Amino acid sequence: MYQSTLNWSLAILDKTIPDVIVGRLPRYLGTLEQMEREGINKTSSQELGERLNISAAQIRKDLSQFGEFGKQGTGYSVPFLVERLRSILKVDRMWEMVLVGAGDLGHAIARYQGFTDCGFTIAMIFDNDPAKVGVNIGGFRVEDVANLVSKVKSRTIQVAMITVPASSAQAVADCLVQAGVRAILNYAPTVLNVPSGIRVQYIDPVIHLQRMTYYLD
Amino acid sequence: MYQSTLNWSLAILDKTIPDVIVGRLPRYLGTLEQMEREGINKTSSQELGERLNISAAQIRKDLSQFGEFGKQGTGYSVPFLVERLRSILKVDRMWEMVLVGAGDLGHAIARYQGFTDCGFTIAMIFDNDPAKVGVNIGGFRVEDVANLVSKVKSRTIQVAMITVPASSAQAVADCLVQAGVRAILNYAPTVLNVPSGIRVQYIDPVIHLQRMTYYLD
DNA sequence: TAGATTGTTAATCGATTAACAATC
DNA sequence: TAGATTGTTAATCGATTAACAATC
Repeated sequence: MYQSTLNWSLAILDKTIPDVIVGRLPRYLGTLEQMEREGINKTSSQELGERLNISAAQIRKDLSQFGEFGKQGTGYSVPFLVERLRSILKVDRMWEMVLVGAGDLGHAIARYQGFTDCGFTIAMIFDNDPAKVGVNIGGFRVEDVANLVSKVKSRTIQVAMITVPASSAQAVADCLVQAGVRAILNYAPTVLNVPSGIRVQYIDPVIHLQRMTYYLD
Repeated sequence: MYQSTLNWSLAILDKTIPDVIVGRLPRYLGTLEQMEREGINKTSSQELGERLNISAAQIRKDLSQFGEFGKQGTGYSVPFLVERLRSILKVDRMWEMVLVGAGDLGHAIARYQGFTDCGFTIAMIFDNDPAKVGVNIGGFRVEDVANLVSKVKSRTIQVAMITVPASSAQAVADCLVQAGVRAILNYAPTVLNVPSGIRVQYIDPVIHLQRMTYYLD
């Protein structure tokens, strides 16, 4: 009896946020960080919405899912909202990432400086090409993918990026899951099958381009 | 009177397809092309849905916006559906693209082999760094961004990719619009302001990563 | 205080799913 | 024919917008 009451109240408190809202939070955070760099200390749902092409009502509704972050009449404190969003998105810490695939794209990502300030850092790079294993990229020695499972497991890394050809992406994903990875950013143009509970996001320029040519003539 | 009747019937025939549907079409096409490579000639909304993690009803509904492509009892012809989707998405032709930004990411994209079979080809590469102008990347001589507007205009290129730092992305976008570009794939982590009628798609790994860490702990 | 802007409710809008007659 | 699967309609579900009392 007590148990079920407890569960019920927890269920209320711990309400599930729709994925479409979660998907907008990183965009809010990015724009607010930009405002911070510009020295802006206060903002409103209106102003934020204009920067993002999102309605003010939607921004207020989204943010209100997580607490009352604003003040009537004055709006939101930019640094406070940045701090809250970082905490909500769990990027108030540093996530170590594995990068699998040391081709051109893997190189570019390994050398990209934009991850650190956003809560991410590359910890290991793997490839299956003997010619690449041992090579230094962005300060890391490329490791043999054959050792991926044990090495990733031993460092309890939860986030991975896949930049291998489509034909080997599923096999790589299987290894990553086996190694305990729970979030995968897949640059290979193929759908990955993963157990439920493992998050996958896709980056495929062709998908974006084809979505635009529909409107051209 | 006749005019308004004509406009009305055109409006009916030329119904606007929701953007969320257009966004799924490239994914359908990619999976069907994969099936074609696997030698599969016939498929069903059910089978396609399983590959994409999309409901069969949704796939049938989406496709039916554009015509009756299937047969009761037997499903869809894979090559026929591929042909139809290529035509709908206008990738039954080749789109020339401008690439602006010859850094690591620009290099990787310029050397990527995956565009050609999907209806795209890089035609020109620009950068503002004197050290990069003149260099050969993927068979192209990097051009000075100062000449972008005239050169792009003269070749009537409509599609562009931006791989410059966030701080110069808006200025580049302005030039591209001035040069007649109508679709921009922006890899810089910043929102672009463009006139209505110009399409923009964004690729930002940090957005995707932060959207996943929300679910981790 | 007067003006501005929040958080929230109710209304609207749009997208997804279920179901099934049509038919291959 | 019997089984399978479409295209489409109606029902459901969910997301966005409008509006406003509360209040800084």
